[in-house]
Amino acid sequence: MARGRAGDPDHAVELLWREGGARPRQGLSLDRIVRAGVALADAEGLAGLSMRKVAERLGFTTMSLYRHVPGRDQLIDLMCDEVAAEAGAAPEEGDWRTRLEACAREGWELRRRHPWLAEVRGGRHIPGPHAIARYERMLSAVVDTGLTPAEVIAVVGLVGRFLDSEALLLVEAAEAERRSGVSHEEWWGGRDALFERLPAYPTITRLWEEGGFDDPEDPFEFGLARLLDGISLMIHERYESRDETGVCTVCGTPVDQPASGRPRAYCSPSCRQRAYRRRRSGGA
Amino acid sequence: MARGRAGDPDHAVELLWREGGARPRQGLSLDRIVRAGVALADAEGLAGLSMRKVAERLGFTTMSLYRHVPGRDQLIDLMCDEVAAEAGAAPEEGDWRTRLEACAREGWELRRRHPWLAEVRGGRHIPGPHAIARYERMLSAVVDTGLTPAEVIAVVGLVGRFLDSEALLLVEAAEAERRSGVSHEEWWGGRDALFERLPAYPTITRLWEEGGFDDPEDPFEFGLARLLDGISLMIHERYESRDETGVCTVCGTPVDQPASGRPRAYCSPSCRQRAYRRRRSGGA
DNA sequence: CCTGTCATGTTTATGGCGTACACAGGGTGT
DNA sequence: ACACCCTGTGTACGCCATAAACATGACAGG
Repeated sequence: MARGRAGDPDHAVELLWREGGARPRQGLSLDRIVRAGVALADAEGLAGLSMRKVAERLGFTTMSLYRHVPGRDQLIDLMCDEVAAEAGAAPEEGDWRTRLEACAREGWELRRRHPWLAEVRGGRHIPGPHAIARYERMLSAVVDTGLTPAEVIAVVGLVGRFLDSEALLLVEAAEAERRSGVSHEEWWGGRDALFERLPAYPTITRLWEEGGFDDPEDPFEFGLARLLDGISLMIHERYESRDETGVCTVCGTPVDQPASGRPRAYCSPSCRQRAYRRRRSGGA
Repeated sequence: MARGRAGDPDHAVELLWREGGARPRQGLSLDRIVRAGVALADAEGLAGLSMRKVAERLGFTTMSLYRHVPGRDQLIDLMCDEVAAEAGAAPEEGDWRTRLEACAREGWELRRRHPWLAEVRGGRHIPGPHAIARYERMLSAVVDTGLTPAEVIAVVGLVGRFLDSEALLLVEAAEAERRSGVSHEEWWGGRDALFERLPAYPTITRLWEEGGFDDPEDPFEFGLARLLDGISLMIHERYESRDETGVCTVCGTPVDQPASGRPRAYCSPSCRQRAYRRRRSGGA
């Protein structure tokens, strides 16, 4: 059935987008294999996912799997879509930021439940119907913001990769703990040989002494806020450059435009002054 | 020399931070191995980096390497620091955004030259002196912006992971091309079986028809701009919130604000002077 | 000069991995 | 009754990291 198709991506598409016409045979089946794979990867990480162990878990020989799945990579694709189905539907209403943030949190929750998701690498993973549905939801959140189509796609890609990036951070720490039995903090705390060299670096030392490493920001929450802020700024800039009746960049209220003369960018002199100071103090 | 030390992180620290006292023997040496490793990974990616191939490239047996390097992981650590040395020194002056952006572009350039850098995973890689120097430079770029120490660290971490994330995107595409001989576009273009299913998704279809997928935004430039904007906003919010009843950045005591005029940033002339000197002395 | 020590490189072996290939048995269509 | 195919099995190959024992040559001390 799947034999000899290892290098055939179109067959992989068929499997991913297969109709639900599953045969409830009692032997092996694609779904049983995929589920076993998910369970294994949940427990041991993606590196611990081997065809041998999946087969063992099901009580079959290794090679029997290849009757149903072309190979390990395709199994991973199938697993990804399997768990993508778990994601609850994010709300379809509200402003773009609420919706995009909801999608991000949904994706974060998914990666918390299945940490191996973030470990999946390789640029040629074919998306299944559930993954595409998630993508569609994210795109639809920002599609009506006045951004160009390419920008919409870039925004969603950026947020998606941010999720993977931050999730990977946690997975790697957890995986190292699992393998070594030593906790993250404990292990780094024991690296005195390294810390001895650090006083030569003034900023690191200063931040260390000020306790910056003691209670760090939550990387996900922190990054998500910065990212959404950055996107928000772009959307507002688009909005401003687009038409006369804009919104004050400083306070967000609409700006009344004069009948003639240079268009106003700020709603009031105090906002103008504030924006000036902002520019002045070195930044955007 | 390195034998039996595979599980000893402190020994890895010694290797990374070794003094330059290299013996110019004619046989194997740590530096030759590291350089061969870099060359191999440059050519074949991190997955193509095997102890066998490194040894072969040098004309020795596989196990001979273990006399100098504890194991593959530590070799990778050493390689990372080796190439981190290539990074040119970013400017130590200018506003935070210019400096942080320069660091980011420097890191991007590094990953362009050595794509495998982005593939290095695992939370317990010990930084060498060059990597730490880069970290120090990034931290010093944003340390005097009024952010809390934890925020400064979070900002630098966020930008660093962004770099890896975007670099990985390119590496994976390149790696897939190298292995299959089929270009990214060609391969995805051939996935008609997938595209047939997409018309069911309205937003994807709309963006497709509007050409959003035809000439995409540069993910690095796009993401970097959003990220810096987001960080910028936070920095300005900090500055503004300080207007009402702020806190002196230097000594931490509350600042009495004048009824009118430019808001004060420091509680006293002496603190202002101290901050000035601090800025002056190169970010530290 | 002999000899013990140490740094260095080699050989062999273990256990893991993905998967190609030839084969076996049982159910189904003709 | 027969052929065929679907499914599962057994064996085997080539790759990987690395542990352990062994060989060699330089060099220091007696």
